[in-house]
Amino acid sequence: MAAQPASPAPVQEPGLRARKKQRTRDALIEAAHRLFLGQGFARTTVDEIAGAVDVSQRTFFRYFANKDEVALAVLAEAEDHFIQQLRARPAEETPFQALRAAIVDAWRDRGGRDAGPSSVTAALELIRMIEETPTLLAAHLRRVTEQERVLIGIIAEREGVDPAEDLRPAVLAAAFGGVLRAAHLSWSADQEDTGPEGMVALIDRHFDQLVPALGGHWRA
Amino acid sequence: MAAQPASPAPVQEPGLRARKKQRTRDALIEAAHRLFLGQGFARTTVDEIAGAVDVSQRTFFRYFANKDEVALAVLAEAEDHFIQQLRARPAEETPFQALRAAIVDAWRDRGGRDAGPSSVTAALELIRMIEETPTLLAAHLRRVTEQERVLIGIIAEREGVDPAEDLRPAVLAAAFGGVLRAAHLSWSADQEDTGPEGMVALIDRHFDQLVPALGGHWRA
DNA sequence: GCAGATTATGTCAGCCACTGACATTCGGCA
DNA sequence: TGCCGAATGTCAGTGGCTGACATAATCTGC
Repeated sequence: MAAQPASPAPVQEPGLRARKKQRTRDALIEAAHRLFLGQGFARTTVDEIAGAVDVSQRTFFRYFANKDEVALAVLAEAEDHFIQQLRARPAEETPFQALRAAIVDAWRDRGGRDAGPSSVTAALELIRMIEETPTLLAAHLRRVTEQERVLIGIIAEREGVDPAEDLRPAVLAAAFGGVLRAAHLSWSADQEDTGPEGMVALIDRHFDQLVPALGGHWRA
Repeated sequence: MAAQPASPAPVQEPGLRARKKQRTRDALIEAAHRLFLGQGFARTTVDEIAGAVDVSQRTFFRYFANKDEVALAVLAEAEDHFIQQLRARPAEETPFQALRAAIVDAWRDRGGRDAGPSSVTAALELIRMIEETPTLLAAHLRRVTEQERVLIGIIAEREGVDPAEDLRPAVLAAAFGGVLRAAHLSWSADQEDTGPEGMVALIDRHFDQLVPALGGHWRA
């Protein structure tokens, strides 16, 4: 929002065009987010969003392929962040441990920012909205499965196996993704808003149950 | 398609109205399926489907909430069948064993029918189409997660636990769903068409890798 | 600074998925 | 046969999304 006092670019300044583009994109996301949360996803038209940022509808669609995408854009950042965390995990950890630690760290880390569309609270609001908006949920799930493909590659590389031969990376990624979503679901079904720490706790509790869930009988 | 010779209904005959409705529904599914596979999902309009069955577009939308739904209708039957199989599993099996056996049986069982939209081959073609059609994949994934909710209830009841307290049913259902989809994905990525037995084998191989994938390091 | 190549944006026309409202027709049933 | 309710058709309209073309804004080499 606030522009720095103009200073000659030292190296690699993005250039006016690029900066302007980024600003428009951010503004669209921000406006969309506000409108969606205020009046609901379905009751918000693309024209409204574009109008709020003072661009044409056509321009909106040059930034986002569809209405879903602008709603999920914030989560895309979060996913990138998770991927970064994962790559940073030490090699001594088992693949499962690394995934688990990376997702927890990713949530904790984002606690830093406190406002704007990319803050944790906004992300949490978003997750709740997604869970109760069928079309968004569908789009989100598709994105998640695409991320899982990336995950498979990272895990396979990390462990030095060939994902075309060895099914473990794919299976692990799938199970991981499933359990993670179960945690999201629990969180969004919960009445009270427990914030990021609540989410982290919930994620931990879910993963703790994975091995017990697969093994033997459960009856006391 | 072929109508039985008219005979006076003994008891509980569905009635002409109901039969007609069912026929229209089946015809719509069949026509949609044929058109989708022939010319692609996106390039088929609802008007075309409705036209092929000689009903109005409006009528189409009274049978199916949207274009996705008619494509996925066949899978819905398959899912119901899986649920039946699961309920029939003996109590001695662990929850995970029961799920695994139920899905394998469900696929085997459908081998009986050999043509029409609800045949196995049709279902397999459908899965491939879904995987390569983003909007269909999204809709499918949403359906699957809804099924997972049902699954949670069944497993919890079976094991006599409270799914609100005990996370194991939710976690198991999520992991199961994830791995199953990984198998679907493998199958649809595969070049050669191995038929239902190939799918069953693939599902087995994936589940076999679940416990190894979660445990320790993989490096030799 | 300036011309010319790029690139972002606006405008417009149009397709298609989907919906509400109302009229009509058809099957079920007394 | 005549009535009721369910199924269907028609029509008009909204909104997501796209292609084509024109215009305006940046960038680039000079």
